[in-house]
Amino acid sequence: MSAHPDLTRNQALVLDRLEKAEAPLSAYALLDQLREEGLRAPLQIYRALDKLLDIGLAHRLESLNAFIACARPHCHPSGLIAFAICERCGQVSEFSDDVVSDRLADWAGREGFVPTRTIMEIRGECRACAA
Amino acid sequence: MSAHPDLTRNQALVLDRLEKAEAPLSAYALLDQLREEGLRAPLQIYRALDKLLDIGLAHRLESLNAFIACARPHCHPSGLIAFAICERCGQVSEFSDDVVSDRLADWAGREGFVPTRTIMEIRGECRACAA
DNA sequence: CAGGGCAATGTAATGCTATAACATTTGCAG
DNA sequence: CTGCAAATGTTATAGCATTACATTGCCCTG
Repeated sequence: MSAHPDLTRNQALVLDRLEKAEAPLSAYALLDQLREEGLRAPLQIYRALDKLLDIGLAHRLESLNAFIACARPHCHPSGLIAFAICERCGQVSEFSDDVVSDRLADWAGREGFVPTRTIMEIRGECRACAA
Repeated sequence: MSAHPDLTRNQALVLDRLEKAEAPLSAYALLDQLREEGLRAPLQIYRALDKLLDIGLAHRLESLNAFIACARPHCHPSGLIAFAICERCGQVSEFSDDVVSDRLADWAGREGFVPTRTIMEIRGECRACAA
């Protein structure tokens, strides 16, 4: 089902759907897709998602209340990830930028703010859709 | 009630509560506070919030599903605003950084992505709470 | 001053997102 | 085998947001 053998059945089912999706999926959209697999309750989805987020195989898009599979599940040491979300086609691009991370870290340092998690989401239109 | 004479009653009530709050307020928290002023339905709050967001007097924190008054309502030409959210005391600091904006604009330019709105939220602990 | 147009308002109902609480099962290390 | 930790299953509930429709107030124009 997926190249991640440590996952439980529910986790693998959820990840599989996220990987096959062309746009972010909400927890309830996942649930609808997975009813035929026997899943019945939102909590089953949320628990699987929590785990996938923990281990970096999925991301949550805060401005969409939706989830995607990590674009590069094998090299996810990086700190800050930014998401560019096309509001027309739903496609999401992941990228990171050390200059941005450094700049934010500098600001935090000066303020004495201790960051635990940074959200960065750019909404707009991708090249194809903007054309 | 507030130094923004163009606002309607509902808008002014909502802004007033946001300005007096020490932490972000959800739409329903606002509604609870404003029942004594005669407001009864979530939509009354959401409509006022929409307007306040439009004209830049309030901000929405996506990762919290909550709202704050703009920290500097008089100089809000700036592009990108970042929020540092203390998860312990709820305090939110607003700041912006041209280097970060430029960097994101560069990335967008290279990708052909046309941004309409950028969300940037840093969760963590403020200086006082981290001590 | 009448009437048209527009933004804001009021109200009810509904839909989507997320978690609490509790019982049970599974997998694995000792 | 036993006992613990993690995952699961289920029901109910809490929290966030919007749709639809009727009404009101106000400004502008004729």
